[in-house]
Amino acid sequence: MRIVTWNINSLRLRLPLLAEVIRHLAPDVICLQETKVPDPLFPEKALAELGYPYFVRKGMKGYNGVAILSRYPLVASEDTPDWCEKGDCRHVAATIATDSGPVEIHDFYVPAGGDIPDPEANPKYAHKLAFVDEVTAWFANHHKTRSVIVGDLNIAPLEHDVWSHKQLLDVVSHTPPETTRLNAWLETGFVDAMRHFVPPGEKLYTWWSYRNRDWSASNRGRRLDHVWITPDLKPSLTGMTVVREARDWASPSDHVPVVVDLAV
DNA sequence: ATGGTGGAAAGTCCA
Repeated sequence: MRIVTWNINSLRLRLPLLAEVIRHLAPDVICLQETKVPDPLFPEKALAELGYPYFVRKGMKGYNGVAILSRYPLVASEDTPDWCEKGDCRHVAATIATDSGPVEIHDFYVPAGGDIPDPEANPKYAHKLAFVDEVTAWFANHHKTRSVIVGDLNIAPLEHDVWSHKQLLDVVSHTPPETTRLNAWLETGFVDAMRHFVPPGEKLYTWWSYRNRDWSASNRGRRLDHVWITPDLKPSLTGMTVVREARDWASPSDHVPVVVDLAV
C-alpha cells in the first residue's frame, strides 16, 4: 500500500498538480490537508476520474479541510472527537481493507499556532497546545493496532527537522512546549516512519516558506509533515520518499508530498 | 527588527 500525504494548500487550485502526483507516484491512498473546499464543492467527479472514487473528507469555507482519497473502498471512522469543540475540519480517519487485514489511517491538520509562542498572549498558540494535548489523551485511551497517522502536524520535533535548531527554539513550530507534546503524542504507541529511513542526525524537511526569494538556495526548511505507524506495521515498512522537487513545480504548495510504502 | 509570499474571497484572515 502506497500512501501519500500532502498539504496541498487548496485542492481546487492544485488539482492539476495532484494529477501529476498521481501520474508519477501512483498512490493507493492520498491524504490531503488544507483542502480549503467546503464539502458541497468537493471535486468528487474529477477525483473519481483520476482513479480515486472512494473518499472521506471534512471541509469548510476558506480554511483548513482534510481528505483521504482511496483507490479501494474505505470505511469512515465515526468515533473521532471534535477537537477543542471548534468544528474546524482538522481530522478525518478511515479503515481500508488489505490482503493482510484492515489498516486504519488518520489524517491530521494540526493548528499552525500563530506567531507569538506564548499561550497567554496568543490564543492560536494556546489552541495548538490544547489540540495536541487532547489528541494525545485520546490516543492514549484508544489502543491502536495496524494504524497510521499522517498529516501536517505543524511541529518539527527534532533538531535536524529545522534548518537551525538554535534560531528556531523561539519560533512557533519548534518550541519546547510543542516538541515535547508531539513526542508525547508519538509515544502513545507510534513509530516515526520517516526517521526510520533518515537518521535523526540528518536534515529532513517537508516545508519551505513562500516568503523566500530562493527556497532551494537558502534551504531554510522544516519537517512539519509526518508519517507515524503502529509498531506492528514496522516489518511492512518498505520505503519513504520526500518529493522535494515538488517545491519547484509551477504554483507549488509550500509543503511537498511525502510517500510511504507498506507491504500490506 | 522587519517584512517577505500565497490562498480564499471580497473584509481581512490565515498560513
